[in-house]
Amino acid sequence: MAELKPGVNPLFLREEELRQGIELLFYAYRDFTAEADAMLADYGFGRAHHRVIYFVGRYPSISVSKLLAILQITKQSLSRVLGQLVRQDFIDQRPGPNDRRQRLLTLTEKGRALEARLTERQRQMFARAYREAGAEAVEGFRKVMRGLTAEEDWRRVQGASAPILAGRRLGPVDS
Amino acid sequence: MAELKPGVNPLFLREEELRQGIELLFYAYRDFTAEADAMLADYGFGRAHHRVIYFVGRYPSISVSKLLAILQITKQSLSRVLGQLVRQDFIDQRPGPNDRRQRLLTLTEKGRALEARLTERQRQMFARAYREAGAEAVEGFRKVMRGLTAEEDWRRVQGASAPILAGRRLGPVDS
DNA sequence: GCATATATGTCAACAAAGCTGACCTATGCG
DNA sequence: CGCATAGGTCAGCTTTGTTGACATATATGC
Repeated sequence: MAELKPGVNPLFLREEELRQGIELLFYAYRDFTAEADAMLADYGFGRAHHRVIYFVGRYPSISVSKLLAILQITKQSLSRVLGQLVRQDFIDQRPGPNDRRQRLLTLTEKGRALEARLTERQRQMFARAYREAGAEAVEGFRKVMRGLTAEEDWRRVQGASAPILAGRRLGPVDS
Repeated sequence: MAELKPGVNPLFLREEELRQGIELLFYAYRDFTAEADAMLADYGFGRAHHRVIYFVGRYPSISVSKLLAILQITKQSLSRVLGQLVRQDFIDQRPGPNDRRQRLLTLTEKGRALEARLTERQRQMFARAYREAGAEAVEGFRKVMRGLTAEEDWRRVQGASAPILAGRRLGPVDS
């Protein structure tokens, strides 16, 4: 008789827990991008432009191929948005000092201003979430996110060091 | 002299920490969706179809307007993919028992099979990340994600109870 | 019972951002 | 010299979002 109403089914809980993770990722990403999208529309830009601006800001003097490796889109797709950003003077291109085939990308003053505006709100969202959750929860968040992220990407995130604030990068962009 | 090399700049760390959060969300979402996208291509479906299948599976007998509230797209956008799924017998429509204007949506057997295939890999990804991170980290992850998620969506995630496994929902779908 | 609101569907046109395939230039390197 | 690599470009297609206009069936309040 006692078997008829077992307290908790661990398999059931597990399934539920995993589904909640999936959904939280969906909702968080959906809301996280929505506000910046609205700002971008004022410039005639879209989410793709934001990603380019963000990562060029993050890794000044990044090469096109490294940017492609981060975004994981084709160069034709990148070309469309990158071309607009360069022509409208948000991003500056210059030949690589060692390998002159490269076109190293850096934000212009105008680009940095837009990047700051766009990312500010997203930083605020994380700042609030981190503050409300507490330092220990943030550590847990990072641990879980690490498991969800390809090792290569995790290393890149770890290796980078706020170039926009510091004025220069401290670690290699690598792979 | 000691002031020239201060150990750690708390503002700098904070900026870096927040940027890492932003990037982890980007990378995780990018990789999380990539595999299911590839499977969907076999059916001639895209990510939008997956989202519909997922949430109809999650909330059997969901109304069209509630699905729209979750996805936050226009009914014209939903109509395109939902129509395909209904015509190809992945989703079943039936009038609401109380309000006959409604078209309540439920997965067919075929739909459940596809949903299981698609979501299985994503569950595995979370299962691995949770296992590697540990129970405490998972709690932290959920706390941070809660801060990134609109209150309404958080409540919906909390309220739901694995209908696919249990065969029926235990909580209201509500708003 | 009539008027209005709501749930849903549909047509048309458009835009953003991916994709493939083909081809080109400039430069590096053995 | 010859091949590989970094990058760009043209053309065409797909998915998935948008707006706007309009149609139908049903619910609901007075």
